[in-house]
Amino acid sequence: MATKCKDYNFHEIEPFWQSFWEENRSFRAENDSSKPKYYVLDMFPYPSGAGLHVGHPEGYTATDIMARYKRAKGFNVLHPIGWDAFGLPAEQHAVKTGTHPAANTRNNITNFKRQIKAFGFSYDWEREIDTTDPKYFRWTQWIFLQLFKRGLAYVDERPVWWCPELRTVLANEEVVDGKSEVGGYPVERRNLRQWVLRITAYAERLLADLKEVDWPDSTKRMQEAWIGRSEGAEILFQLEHSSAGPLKIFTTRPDTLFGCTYMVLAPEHPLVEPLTTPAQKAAVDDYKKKAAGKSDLERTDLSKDKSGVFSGSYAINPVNGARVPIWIADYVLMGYGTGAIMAVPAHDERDHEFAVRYALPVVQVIASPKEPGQDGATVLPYTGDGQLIQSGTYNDLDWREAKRRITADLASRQLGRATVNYKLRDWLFSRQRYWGEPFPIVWVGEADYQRVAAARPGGLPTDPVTFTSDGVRHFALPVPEGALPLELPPVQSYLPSGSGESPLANETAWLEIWFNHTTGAAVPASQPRPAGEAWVSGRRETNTMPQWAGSCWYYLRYLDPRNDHAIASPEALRYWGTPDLYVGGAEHAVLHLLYARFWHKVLFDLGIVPESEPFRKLFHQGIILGEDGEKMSKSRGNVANPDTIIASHGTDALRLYLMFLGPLEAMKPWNPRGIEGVLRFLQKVWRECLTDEGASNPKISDTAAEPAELTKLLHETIRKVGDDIEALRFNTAISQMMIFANALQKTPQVTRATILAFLQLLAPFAPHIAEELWNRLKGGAASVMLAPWPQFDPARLTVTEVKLVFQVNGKHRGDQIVPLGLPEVEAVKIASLHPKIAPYLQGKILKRVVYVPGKILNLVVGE
RNA sequence: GCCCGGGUGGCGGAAUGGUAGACGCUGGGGACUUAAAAUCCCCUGACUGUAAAGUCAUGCGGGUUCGAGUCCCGCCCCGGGCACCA
Repeated sequence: MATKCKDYNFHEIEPFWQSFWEENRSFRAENDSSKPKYYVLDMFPYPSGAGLHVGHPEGYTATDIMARYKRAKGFNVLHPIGWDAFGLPAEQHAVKTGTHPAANTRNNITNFKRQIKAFGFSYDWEREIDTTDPKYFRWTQWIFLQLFKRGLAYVDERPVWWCPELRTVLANEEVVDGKSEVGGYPVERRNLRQWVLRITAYAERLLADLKEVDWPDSTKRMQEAWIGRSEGAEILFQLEHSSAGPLKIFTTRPDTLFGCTYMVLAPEHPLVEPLTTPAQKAAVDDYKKKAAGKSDLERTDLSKDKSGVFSGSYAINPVNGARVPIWIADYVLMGYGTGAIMAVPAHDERDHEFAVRYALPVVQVIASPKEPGQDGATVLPYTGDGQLIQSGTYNDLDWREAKRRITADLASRQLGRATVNYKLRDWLFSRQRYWGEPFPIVWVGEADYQRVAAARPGGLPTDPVTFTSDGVRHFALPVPEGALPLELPPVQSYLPSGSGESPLANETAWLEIWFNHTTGAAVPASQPRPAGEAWVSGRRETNTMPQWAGSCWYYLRYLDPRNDHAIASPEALRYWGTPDLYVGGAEHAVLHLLYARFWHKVLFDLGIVPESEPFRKLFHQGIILGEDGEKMSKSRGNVANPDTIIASHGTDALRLYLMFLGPLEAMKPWNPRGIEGVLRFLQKVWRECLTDEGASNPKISDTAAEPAELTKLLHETIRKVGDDIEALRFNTAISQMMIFANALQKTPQVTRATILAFLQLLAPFAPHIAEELWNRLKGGAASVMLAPWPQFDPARLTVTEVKLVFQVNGKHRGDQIVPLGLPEVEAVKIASLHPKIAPYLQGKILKRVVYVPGKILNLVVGE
């Protein structure tokens, strides 16, 4: 039941045990188990054509150690893997080669799977999932329909990022510095009809519930910043002449209302036109045109000067009746708040910069309690706290109090109210691409929609989702859940149309249909309308979903991956709950992790999942850099390939080294020579267990006279390795095992029990060699994984003697082994007689003694 | 600009406010060997010293403390995130 090799031949051992595990289905998670569950999850990979580099298995090794450790601790462990396989690269490849992206995806998955399997990770391969499998995306579409029915999905024509090169729109989050995150192509603004998910409806809960999760602080802070909650007030300013109605602005500083010296509208604000006076019209039109022509990169580039133009109109300050000029400037964004602000140049840096440029008045209304300039005046702009001045009846109030009072007073006059604003925008959810989940939506006319609505109460959103084009209003009708999945039709070309529609728009027979709204059946519109009430004329949605869709809920599908009736059975959802540990890169801090939380909360509200947060404990593995300390990339030629390393050093050595490099969360450079050290460690363990002939090392026996120090070290090692695994400190766990192996080597006799316990500790890290040695030393017994995790005996860890460090005036001057619990008087006596200490005390007065029993004795002396 | 994280030997890194540098790599010396590889032993932060030992040393400058890599204040550098959100 093991290999026959005499030396440590990982080429033989590793495949042997990998087949053994596969044949014995060793890593199968049981859905009906009486054991406690432990669910440990990796962020599933996008199977790219480039294959794995050593960065990928870093996190996977960490979770694998945890999974194997928890199994040994008696847990029923769910440790799954799958493929996030929709996405742009496969489609780009399809456009280039004309082959179906599914074919390319399949090849990439095969390659990834081969590479991942070579690591011997303890995945339950029977639960493998693939987001592009219709049996999987059926449920992605199903969840979308739940969002749709709840009014959380809608269609809107809005300015979106359009990437001409990729021929698609991108989400805000996919645009970095004016370029596409994928490929780095330039992007521009276009108005297009888009599906949008109402994530803002969950903004408050997404923010508040961050308090409940055990995540890295930096990630929580990033999500907080992304959601960007700010409290303030909406205030109505009457207009001097225009009947265009009051001007509504948002501010977080209602306390500075008396310092408002001008207003600003975003160039896209609907009141810009009515408020522009004839005299200013030419200048305003010119400015609007310029602003619209600017790329967002130019508009958001802080280094540029602020610009704007006067509208010619005035507003009235609701607190003092002051006449305030209304300007138009692109430093105010239409997408946030009301798209209009009151400008308080004395207390806002941006307003101040603008006021200086256009010579607008600056009125200070907050007195700074400190930091006056050289002439005693406050340096403006001043954005700190203080008391109100030049503010009528509000003078001398603390700004916080003034905020409340002014807001309340305006509210009582119907001129304002306290509000909360978020930076978070609704989630742009459609892509003009082929390789994604099709939307299960058919667009129909108003009359047909009304008929269906009457026939299917409850199956549609309260407010119909519509859009209008060429004066015709189109209504979104969902494909019945029973008709899912809606699969991708074969297409002639994978190239997007370039007009803002996906390649699906060219597939007339699929697109223009007679649609049976009760069964979901469809026949091409070119054919006669089938008989029956349920058939309506429709056009399918041509957009597809973004790659994020499939990864928003995959952790739930693993619980019950072959279920044809639900995303997972209620029993599985209840038993497994959510992952106990989720490990993945920090680059997903806002996107995937925010989207998935949103979907999860919707599913929670629907009563489908029992917990309100998907990932209670999250950990980011760091990045492994190339030898040169730079990010690994093909172009730099500094990519370390796992296949090569496994061939030369074996998987166990690679796994061990990946964990030994440094703290899991740290960014660390790959040093190809460092792996020699861990390989030597494994070879040493091998030699301590077996002779050159492959027989049990004669120093091992059941009745060996094992030194007490080694037994003690074993128990220390059991404790440290266990503690370190729990805390994901794998590097120090490995150090401790090395210390043990070094001691073992110096020990002439050792008990079989000690060796076996050590092999168990090693097993989660280097499972193949551990299995091999365990089997040989136990005489062909079952897998090491079936043995319960060793326990340390606290009694073995107690000591009777300790090394006491002597210090004189805080400096280390010597040490001595002393009995535990030595009284202070005795300690001082021993120290003063100590040959290294005595000279320092010569002729000095002992002024103070600091004694930490068992640790340190510090003698403070003076003249 | 704002918000995080980090700066420890030649290198990766270890250190509940209590012996800084565990463990590993690299380098040097030795043992074994006909020889080499492998293995084992010793040394490997800097400076002074024959040695014993001592001084300095955790990015820089201060501080708290009997005692600071660790806590506090002010800087410098590196990495990440956000970036006109009123």
